[in-house]
Amino acid sequence: MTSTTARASERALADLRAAILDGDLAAGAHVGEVETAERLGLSRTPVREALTRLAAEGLVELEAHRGARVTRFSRDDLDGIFDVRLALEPRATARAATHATPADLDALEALARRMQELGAPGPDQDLDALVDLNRDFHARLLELAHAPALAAALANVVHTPVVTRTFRAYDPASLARSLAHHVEIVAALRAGDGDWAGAVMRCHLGNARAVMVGPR
Amino acid sequence: MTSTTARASERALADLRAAILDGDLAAGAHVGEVETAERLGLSRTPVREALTRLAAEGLVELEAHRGARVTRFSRDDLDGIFDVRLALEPRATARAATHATPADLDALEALARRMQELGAPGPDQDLDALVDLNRDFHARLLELAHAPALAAALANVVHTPVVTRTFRAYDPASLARSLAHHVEIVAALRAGDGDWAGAVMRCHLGNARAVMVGPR
DNA sequence: GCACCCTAGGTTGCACACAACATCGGGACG
DNA sequence: CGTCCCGATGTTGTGTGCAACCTAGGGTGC
Repeated sequence: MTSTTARASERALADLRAAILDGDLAAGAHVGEVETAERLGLSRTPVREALTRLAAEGLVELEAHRGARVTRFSRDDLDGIFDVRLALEPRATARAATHATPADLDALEALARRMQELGAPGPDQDLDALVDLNRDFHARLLELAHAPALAAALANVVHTPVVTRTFRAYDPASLARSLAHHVEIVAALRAGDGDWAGAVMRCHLGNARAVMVGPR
Repeated sequence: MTSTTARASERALADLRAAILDGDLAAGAHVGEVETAERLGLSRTPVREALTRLAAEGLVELEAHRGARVTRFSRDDLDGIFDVRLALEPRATARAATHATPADLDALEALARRMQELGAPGPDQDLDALVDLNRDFHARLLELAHAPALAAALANVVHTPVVTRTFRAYDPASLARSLAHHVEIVAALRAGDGDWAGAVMRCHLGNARAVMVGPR
């Protein structure tokens, strides 16, 4: 009993999403239904359903009778995504100050500190591991905001791992700043200061935008 | 040739969305696949696809083996939705100031004035007609922002007609304010003043929130 | 009288088959 | 030599059948 979710469409969805987010499916790549179905040992039906949902998320684009392609993000798209993040994530972060329990904060701090370790220059540096931890950090923060509509708005636009697919683009100074921001956010939350926490998040995103999309 | 989109799933999607938004399908109502398929003269397959997409939009909720239900919005949900709108729509409105052409503004102004006519107390008052016009006004404004990511974030959360399903909830003073806001937004855009336009949008949403969800 | 089980009905989930459409190649014509 | 037409091929779109699952109702044992 390998606790399979049993639902075939869920598996197809998870698999395709992971493949896109991990970069196994390059941007612009064609995603065939039969090909995917055979790879997963399913029929086309659940694969179709998964593709439909991914299209709604914006990860793939569907063209009639021409199939699905992994969405290609232009520089302007990235910039627009950061606009949305800047409008919503600081607000969510501020709200988290009201709802986070000490246990939540401990978990966040553990994540933030672990990321600092992994990001520190040296033999133990592991920039690839940062991607998942970063995703986790932001996801937890968003959850702590207790604002489902806000989370939904973000989720459907900002596919963090597509945006932050790698930390290799960061120069050492920017990377250090970014990881320090995480720690500072936790500190602000511990102080119960939503404004502070939100401000740090704005810095965090500004820093990231500069790295990812370049000067404005 | 009645320019039917030919695509069955598109028809199912459009029909179901309209049914939900117009209130023909009440919140919480069960949407059966066979029932819908028979009503539209289609098979279950395109209906399934339509339901999947509606679920991604948040208009219906899918439970495994239990089918689809029209999403029910709680007071807190509504409040959260207004939070998102307040974070994004003023920004979009401000951006519209940069991109709108005189022709765009003329079209917007025509809409705004028509809404004032239809909303004015008297025998010609038609509150129901306002719903579609209002949807159109906000949609055009959003389009003028030239910010696809922002529009996507909003679209997937704020189903205007679900939120603003009716203008009957407005008291006369609030209604007059709301309709005046539309006109003022156009004026601000004509002046090329994005900050002003954004501020009016904030007022507009604040007014709407007070009416729709009550005092904070 | 109450709790539990078990069967029957109806719904969704998936697989498969066929039809419609888009693309790409060769061949004929100008 | 270039252009247009047309068929071959592979893809997606839709219809249908069956299996899995959830839910409700009656019956049985306590």
